[in-house]
Amino acid sequence: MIKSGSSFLREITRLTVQDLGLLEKSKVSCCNVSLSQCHAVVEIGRAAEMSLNDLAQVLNLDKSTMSRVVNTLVENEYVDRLIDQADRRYIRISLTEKGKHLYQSIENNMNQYFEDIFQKIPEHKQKEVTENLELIMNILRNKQD
Amino acid sequence: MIKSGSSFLREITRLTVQDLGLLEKSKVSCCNVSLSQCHAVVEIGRAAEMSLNDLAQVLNLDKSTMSRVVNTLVENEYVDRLIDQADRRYIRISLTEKGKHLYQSIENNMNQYFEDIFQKIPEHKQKEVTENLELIMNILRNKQD
DNA sequence: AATGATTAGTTGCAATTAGAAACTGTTTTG
DNA sequence: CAAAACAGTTTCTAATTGCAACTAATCATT
Repeated sequence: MIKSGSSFLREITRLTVQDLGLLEKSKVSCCNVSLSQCHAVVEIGRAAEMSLNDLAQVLNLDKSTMSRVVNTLVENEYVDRLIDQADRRYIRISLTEKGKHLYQSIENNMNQYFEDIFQKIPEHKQKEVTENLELIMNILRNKQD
Repeated sequence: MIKSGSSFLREITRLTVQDLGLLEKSKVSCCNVSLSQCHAVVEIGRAAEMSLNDLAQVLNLDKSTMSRVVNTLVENEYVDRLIDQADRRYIRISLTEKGKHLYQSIENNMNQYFEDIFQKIPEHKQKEVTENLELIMNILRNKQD
């Protein structure tokens, strides 16, 4: 296998996904939420407020599945579901206080994970690495248009 | 939010995971294999041969679930399952020719995805980015001891 | 303004997928 | 040689999922 930058990028993704899978599973088991629910909470938290379709799209789930996941989250008081008064076909999904706490706790775990990695980069290289990572991030963002 | 290198790394992982989820779903639908089966094929292909427990561990699945996934893959002739003659409690899971083809096709998709990203990095920066990515990859690998 | 098409979300249904626990067969240990 | 440990399978049951049919709201066209 050619050891190119792209293969390193792939391996980085592979390893992080695997690590985060474990991390998420521990979160899931300690908070009595399923993995889908956990992902949903993160996405809602990031967007502050979103519709069901938005959520289904980012999570790659069928809208019926999404509807039920949200339903469970409402029942467990992690999210609020309100009808959009401007267009009453839509629902506005947002986190409750309880949901925000869960979100913050997940965020803290995630940030800690990535911060730990970053801190292992020799200090004199951190600036350069940051610039390069930003470059890659922007390429990825531009892909999604 | 502080725009540090760690947050870029996190965002890169986020975006790639999302893209690859879509990529995998298309693969899954065209090859009549489930997502778990798809992941299993990739891991078996990477390791060439592994036990059920090994596989369950990398994929974060229960061994009973893993057993069934492997079973389906054997039925669909993607993998061979042989009893290890040195210790007959173990099974040796490996790809059939058909499985290798599927694996190669998944690999090609993945490599293409990452290669496309990498090619968008200005040529004069590619060497530097590669070095930095390798650094991060090694940090991640050392985490898993 | 009426009605037909579109859109957002929910629900019924069937199939898949999951884990826990009990079980089988093998190897290791004392 | 018995018992503990281990790898994998099977049984049972619960959760998760997607598709299709449905409801309700809005938009578009006349």
